[in-house]
Amino acid sequence: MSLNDAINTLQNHGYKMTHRRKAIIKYFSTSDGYRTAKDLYEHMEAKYTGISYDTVYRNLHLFHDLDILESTSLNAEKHFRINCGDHHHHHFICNLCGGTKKLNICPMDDIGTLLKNYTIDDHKFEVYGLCPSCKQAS
Amino acid sequence: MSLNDAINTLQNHGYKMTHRRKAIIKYFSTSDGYRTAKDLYEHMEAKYTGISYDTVYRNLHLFHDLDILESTSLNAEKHFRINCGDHHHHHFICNLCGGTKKLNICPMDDIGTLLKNYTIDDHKFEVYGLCPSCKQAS
DNA sequence: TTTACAAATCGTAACCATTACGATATACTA
DNA sequence: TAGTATATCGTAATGGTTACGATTTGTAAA
Repeated sequence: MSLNDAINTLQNHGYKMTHRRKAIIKYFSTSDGYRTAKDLYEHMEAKYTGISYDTVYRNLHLFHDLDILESTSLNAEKHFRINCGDHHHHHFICNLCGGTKKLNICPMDDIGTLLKNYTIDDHKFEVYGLCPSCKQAS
Repeated sequence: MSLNDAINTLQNHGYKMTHRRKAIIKYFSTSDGYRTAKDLYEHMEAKYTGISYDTVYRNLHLFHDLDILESTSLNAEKHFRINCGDHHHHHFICNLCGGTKKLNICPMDDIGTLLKNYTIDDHKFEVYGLCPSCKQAS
């Protein structure tokens, strides 16, 4: 999802476009990887001294609800990335830099009747390790 | 993993077998599902009034390190279950009761050369929803 | 442009899961 | 049964997250 798509989504839902919101979306839309609330806070703090955690978390939740961001839970901490938008896929996630790589396979294609009497709400497939550049650096 | 397997594992590694440890292992080995530290604490508190969080968390970590328990991170909270032990597989996890069902498919079988220059450390495939009994109850 | 007001942010405190540590109790070994 | 290393308790601290009254800001109407 691009910066403009995200801005449109916000405005179409009647939310105000603030400087902080634009900066948050910019932060995620220009980086292909998962970031924590703390990562975002520190990035924002540089430009908006004294920014409140309330602002950071409220907007992370809002953007997640609007599908501008997607999230995953790693080591009991939430991580966020810009929503890829295009058709369903999963990710490799680098343990060091949070960078991602798209994986165009989905195990649900093969789930068949394994969960016949179950209600399926969601699923997660993630591969963890080191991306080529972190691998080389370490 | 059975209660006895877990006790042997502990003793083979030189750890003491305490009443609390036995009760913790029993709690997990007799329930097929994911439980939080709080779930365990409340279960233990009934029998061992005033049990310390230190005891709960220290043993959860120890058991995890010894592969007696496996863990997953859901909604930024760690959940634990007894290690299944038999050959590699994944789980359906019920959003209400934490119960699990084994899924004998693994997307890594199809990963091919998708991550050629990457180091792969770990992966996760989980399906979430309602198990048949929670589905009926709700 | 200015005004008016709903919405967003700040400053800060509280909450919850988790970790940590000195003092005490317990399991195991000899 | 005694000695010692280890486990537990009691409690405080930490880190991520949530919450809220007071203030500021974006937007739309005048």
